[in-house]
Amino acid sequence: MNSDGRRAAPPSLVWFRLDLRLADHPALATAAARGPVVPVFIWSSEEEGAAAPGAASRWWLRQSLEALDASLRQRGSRLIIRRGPALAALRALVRQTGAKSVCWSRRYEPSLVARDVKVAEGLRADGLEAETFNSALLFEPWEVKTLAGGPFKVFTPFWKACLHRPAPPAASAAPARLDAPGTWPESEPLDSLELVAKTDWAAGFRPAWEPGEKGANARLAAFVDGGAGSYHEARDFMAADGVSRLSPHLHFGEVSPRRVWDLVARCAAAAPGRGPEVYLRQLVWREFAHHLLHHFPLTVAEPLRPEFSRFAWRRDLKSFSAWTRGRTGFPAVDAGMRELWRTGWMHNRARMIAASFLVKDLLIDWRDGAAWFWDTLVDADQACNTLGWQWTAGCGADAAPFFRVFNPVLQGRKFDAEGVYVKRWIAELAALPPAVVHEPWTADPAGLAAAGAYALPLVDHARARERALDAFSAATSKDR
DNA sequence: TTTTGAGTTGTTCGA
DNA sequence: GTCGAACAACTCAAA
Repeated sequence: MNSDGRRAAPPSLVWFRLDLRLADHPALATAAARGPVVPVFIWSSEEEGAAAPGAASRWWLRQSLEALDASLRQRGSRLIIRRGPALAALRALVRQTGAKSVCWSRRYEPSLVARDVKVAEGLRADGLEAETFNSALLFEPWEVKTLAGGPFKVFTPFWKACLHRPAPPAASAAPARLDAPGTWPESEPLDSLELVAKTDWAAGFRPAWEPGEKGANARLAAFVDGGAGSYHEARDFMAADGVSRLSPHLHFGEVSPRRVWDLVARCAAAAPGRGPEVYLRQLVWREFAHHLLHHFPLTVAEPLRPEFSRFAWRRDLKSFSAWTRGRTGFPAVDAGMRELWRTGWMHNRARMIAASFLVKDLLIDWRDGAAWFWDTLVDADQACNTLGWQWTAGCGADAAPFFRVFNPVLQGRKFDAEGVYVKRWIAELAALPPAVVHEPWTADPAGLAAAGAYALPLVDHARARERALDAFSAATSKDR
């Protein structure tokens, strides 16, 4: 109730989640059109289960919430922060503000879908309106269907089906201003959520990233102006600036996929070439990951292909630990893992090399790799992480042919010919010539001495490859 | 129902 | 050095 006694529209709560932006935000736009808005973020990692953010994601979240609050304040509003459980927090806010409706963007992680259904039911039982919107995807995961009406398990037909769907609505602008409620409810201080580790592990993140909507738009603009046209050629070279680096911004919803699609497609229309289209396919891979997660929610923890559930993964804590620290002795693997640790992100080519090494060369369970990525990637996303690791392990959709085992030396030579990338992240290799930088154990004595602090290879790749081929053919053969 | 062509990202070997 | 074929058999999606 407003203190001045005027008959004002009751406020609406807008529950912010992975949609930390103001532009192209249907839940916010809907609420803002009705009257006063109370934007709220609820920290509730206990009830989010496997979808609760890892350490790197929490660092990002901390920065992004701060940025969201700042841009809300520019529009006469602010971000209210509360602790979960979500339903209790929303009910308390409803009591304190007199809100009559709650709007939010849908999330798709299996552990959250069930929770969110209960939240909506609870609010409606209280006589409130609870409205949910799609702000994270181009298409809802259940909208894209095969002719038989089922889910896709292969990317290319999924891509074609997406292209034949009606285009999603164009991205909309941020509301120019937001009406404030009569009085603001209390907010927890952002610092009290303790999202950032006490030790400054993330020192290397700051120069690499600008979390928040402004940073997302800057990154998108830079990509559209610079890299999109040559994306198809440059994206595989790990030392180059050839990829968009939009993944964390997309994960946290700081920019909408529709806006990314619009701008890249416009760029394709203005200067036709393979680059933009190849990038748009990547954007649809993100959709495909959510499609699979929706239809096969158990794949978070179980292989999509059931024959893999009996696979005898090796338990090898020492090797796993060496992998996490970037000390496997294979520079193409270790550079990626060190880039991850320092910046919270890894080039996609390096992700494939590092993941293949863990799963194929070390025969360590893909779920252990996924858990490490979950904790250390700023773009950690349950749908994409699950798809990526199952793809690498060959147990998911679009399974890799059994013989596709990445050779870390060849991959290094091919996609980092001069060794610029490995030297950037592995100081011990600085003095080695390109000819041996991806296999330092073959360097001459002087080179070996220079690289002395670097690790020896954990495995002989040729032998490890044979071992992997045997193990995978044993697991997938029908007759047993 | 059956058939057919295809399936993100690789490696190796031999010509 | 470059190039094409071979590397299992299977599953998916559509005709």
